[in-house]
Amino acid sequence: MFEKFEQYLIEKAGLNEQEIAAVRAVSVEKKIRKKHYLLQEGNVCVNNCFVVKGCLRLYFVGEDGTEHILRFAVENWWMSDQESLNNGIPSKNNIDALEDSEVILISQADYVNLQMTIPKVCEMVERIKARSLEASQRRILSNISFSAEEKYKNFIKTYPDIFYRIPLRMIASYLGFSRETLSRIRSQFVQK
Amino acid sequence: MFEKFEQYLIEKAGLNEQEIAAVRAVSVEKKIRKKHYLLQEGNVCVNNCFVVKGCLRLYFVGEDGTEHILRFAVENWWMSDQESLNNGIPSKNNIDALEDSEVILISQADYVNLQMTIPKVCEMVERIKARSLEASQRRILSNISFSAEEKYKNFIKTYPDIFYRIPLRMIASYLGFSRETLSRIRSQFVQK
DNA sequence: CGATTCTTTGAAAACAGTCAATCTGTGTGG
DNA sequence: CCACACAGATTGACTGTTTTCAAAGAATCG
Repeated sequence: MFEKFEQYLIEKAGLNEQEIAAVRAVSVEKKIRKKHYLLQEGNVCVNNCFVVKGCLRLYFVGEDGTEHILRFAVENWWMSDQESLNNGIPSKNNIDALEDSEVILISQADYVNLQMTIPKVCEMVERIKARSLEASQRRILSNISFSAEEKYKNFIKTYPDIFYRIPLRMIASYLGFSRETLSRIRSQFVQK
Repeated sequence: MFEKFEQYLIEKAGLNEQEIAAVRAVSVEKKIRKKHYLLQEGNVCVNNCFVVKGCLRLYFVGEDGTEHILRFAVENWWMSDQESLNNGIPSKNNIDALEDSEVILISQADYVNLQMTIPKVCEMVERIKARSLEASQRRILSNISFSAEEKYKNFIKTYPDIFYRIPLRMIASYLGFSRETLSRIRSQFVQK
């Protein structure tokens, strides 16, 4: 399972064998079955999680029980609840698996340590964070300025790979409207 | 004008005199009159901008001419278009002043250099970025899960200081609905 | 004071949410 | 292999919310 992560580290950070060994030393492999949790509301998120295989979602459950999906993560994406991880506070969100998945876990302490001891890891993490912030910015723009139909089209264009493997009701949740609305948008679509 | 920034650097990063001198050496003071631009669509954002006094907004102009406000920045906030700044590409957004403002500009090159030469600056920037990402996450959750009224209440609670100095139509734009809707939400409010 | 900008209001139309029923595909156990 | 349950998707009727457009009312500034 680690090989895919190793690939990633070579490609994205340009690590040498020694450095990869250092990462491996603090990596924990884990399998998560579909519908099982990686993180549950109320617990502190202590791990950085790299998705080797499968698909995870980060979501918030409202008072009325409605799920609001904040992020998806598929192969070669990182997933965690940043707020909980950074501040060591209980998470308000859940992470679970939408497919049988394989992940690499690195505790926050080890993760920070890797950044301090391996400059290339530090740079990689910087790039990831920067892109993550840019993506958030784009999503906010989509949220406040697009119509439901535009949001949907934009999602397909932005994440074609994620789109086809996730139930539509979850895409609706991610975009911020009901599954029925999404269904009606799609049916208009077909007629054109 | 630099004194306020100096204060900030002492408080937030714990810099000593020597380090502050290094920051000062690359800082440019600038005044921006109300309604004037700091950045215009199509130009590359090359500066990190610290707001000493006043209020700025970052916004996108849609094809139909509608303004969509991505962020505000008041005293002691940083403002830039991250996507343009990080990647050296033309910005899709505008930054202008909502009040007569005073800012400190530090070019991206100098900014990165300060981070590399002064560890305390690096740490401070890390903290800012982390909090920025968390704030984005919370805003996305608000966007996809709150009603218009809840979004408005939440804005007032989160940014009471910003709220009272910005036209309501801009708050509506920031929250993603029309000024008329905001007006009606407010009038319901008064009756309770 | 007049001009400008901002806010409010009203009425109609467009849009989205809710609830309940139906349809579809998948997989399981008899 | 069939019957059944299950999860997901769709549809219709109804309700509630938001937008749009136009007009009028405040507030602010020179």
